[in-house]
Amino acid sequence: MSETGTTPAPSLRERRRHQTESDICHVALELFEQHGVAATTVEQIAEAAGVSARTVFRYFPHKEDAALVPHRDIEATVTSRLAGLDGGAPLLPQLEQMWEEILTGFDNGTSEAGHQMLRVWSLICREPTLLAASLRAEAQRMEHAVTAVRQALGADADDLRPRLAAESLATLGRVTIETWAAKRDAGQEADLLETFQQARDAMHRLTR
Amino acid sequence: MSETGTTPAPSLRERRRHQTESDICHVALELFEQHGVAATTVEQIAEAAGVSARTVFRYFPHKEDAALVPHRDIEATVTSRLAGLDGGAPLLPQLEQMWEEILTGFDNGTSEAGHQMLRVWSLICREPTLLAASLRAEAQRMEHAVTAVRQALGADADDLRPRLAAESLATLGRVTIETWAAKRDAGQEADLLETFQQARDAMHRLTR
DNA sequence: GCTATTCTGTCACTGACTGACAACTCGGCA
DNA sequence: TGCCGAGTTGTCAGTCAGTGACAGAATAGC
Repeated sequence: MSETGTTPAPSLRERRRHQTESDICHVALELFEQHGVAATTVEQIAEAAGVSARTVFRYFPHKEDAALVPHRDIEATVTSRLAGLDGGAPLLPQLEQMWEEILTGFDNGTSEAGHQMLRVWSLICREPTLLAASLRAEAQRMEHAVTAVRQALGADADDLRPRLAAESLATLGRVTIETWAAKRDAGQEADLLETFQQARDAMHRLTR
Repeated sequence: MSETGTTPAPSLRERRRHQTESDICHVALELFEQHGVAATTVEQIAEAAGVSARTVFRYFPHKEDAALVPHRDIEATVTSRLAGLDGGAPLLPQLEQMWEEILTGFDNGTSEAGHQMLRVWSLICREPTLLAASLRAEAQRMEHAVTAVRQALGADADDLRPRLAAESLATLGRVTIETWAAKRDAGQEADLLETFQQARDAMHRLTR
């Protein structure tokens, strides 16, 4: 995570901050699941998290964002991976490999991160406002991703490949997780990695 | 446009409704361009359009949607085209062809529809809230598109291809128009069809 | 003409989100 | 240890998007 490799001993402030954010995220997701996004007020989230409503908005620009922390955490992983892309090798396989590793970390919903992601996406499938919020957040992060891919490729600003690659892969990941979450939510069997491979192969088959 | 070929004589009510919607859309775009989306209130849009604020919300669920009518109009075209897909032939070329025809209709920003689209996208490039709104609207329409493609293909609900195809093509179109609008906005030369072909070829090159 | 339907404006209301300010807490330094 | 600058928080007042209810006006069909 850090550039030096050694974590530089988080200060008390940083720990408090992280704890508060985690608290808000946790209660927000809980309340959204119980009562729906629209029926949950920021006031309720704040009270449950033991902070003021103003503080919630200091951590998250929109109330929906409070439930989307797992998405933001993926972003950190993606960013670090993108920096290590090999500009000489084919791009797509590398990005697909990146996704496969990220999804492997979810352990089909068993790991902590995977379980969170499953909860959030089950919610997104039922709540259009959450889907909208996640797309908005994704669009913001996309700029960073495109820049990273462009640099790795040594491409100029006119080259459309970095953007198309980043957007396509984001779509692939989104469709994968969404499909997986929807099936699991409906009580069906679904393996995350398998779903990803199906999606990836379907994408390949389309372009031939 | 119509299924029968003869337009079924719009009633006075329909004409009024269409006129009101058009008025709101027009003044909203104008005001957004002049003062920005955030600085434009629904009250101002309503006053400029000669209606009440309540009426604006009756036509558009969110104020940003008032500027996105061109997007919704594309939807109508896309829907009718999707119904005519040939399930036996390769899917992607047909969808690419569809886009090419739609973009041809824009006449590189010269036609009325093309000019409107250019204005809206220039705005979207500058206004993150508008981008968010357009993505939200696109996500809603996506469901219809996926269903249409699935039926044309005769695929079942488990087949990921309809969704991936629809999403990929939407991305392709979005990147194309966005790139084109951004360049034109920056005073550079840019041909819409040429941009599309570049994007399409870049996409093909990625997947090899 | 009359009536049912649709459209609109007005009003009252909730709740997301923002800016300003004061109080408090933490980190570093003498 | 005490002090100071920076970061964090709560409170308060305010703007404005968006919604539901209701009454009145306009239109469609007869």
